[in-house]
Amino acid sequence: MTRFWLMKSEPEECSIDDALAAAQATVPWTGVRNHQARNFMRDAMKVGDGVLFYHSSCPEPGIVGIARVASGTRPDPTQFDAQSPYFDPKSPSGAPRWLLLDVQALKKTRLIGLPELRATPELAGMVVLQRGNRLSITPVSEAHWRWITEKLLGGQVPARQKT
DNA sequence: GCCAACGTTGGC
DNA sequence: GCCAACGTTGGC
Repeated sequence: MTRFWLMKSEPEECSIDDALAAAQATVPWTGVRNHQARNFMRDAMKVGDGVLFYHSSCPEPGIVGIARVASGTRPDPTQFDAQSPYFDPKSPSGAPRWLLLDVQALKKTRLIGLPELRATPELAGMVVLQRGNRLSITPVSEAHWRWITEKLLGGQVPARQKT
């Protein structure tokens, strides 16, 4: 069963353009340091799942593109890199605490900003819109996925690409 | 820069 | 195990 997700990225770190410019448009999703988000990656996200690519902590936060989950999880190397802002000295090298997976950008879309998301009755209940939400990865219902991809792409989700 | 929300830490 | 203090996220 295909599932759907929203993944936040700070565009100064990895924007939708950066992701599309990467080799095979695939980027390792480094820096998840929240157990719930990590558990989504580890336990629920599967290759091929749909991803709404979201820009956060920027002038115009919102959905900016469509992507897909492109790999299973593996240890996030930045947790062991003392030079990285994501360094976690408490993570034992023998039992890495933090994981990442690869995300493949499929298409840049027009921005659907937070105000538009909030103003859209069909999208009421999206986890990312909930008060106080800080999770960087949130599940998206099939109905919300359909509505958004229909709006952005006329329902033509880009075909799965080879990795 | 502010601050609400919320997760984590650490003393007890 | 409780909970106050503290740090981080992320919109504004």
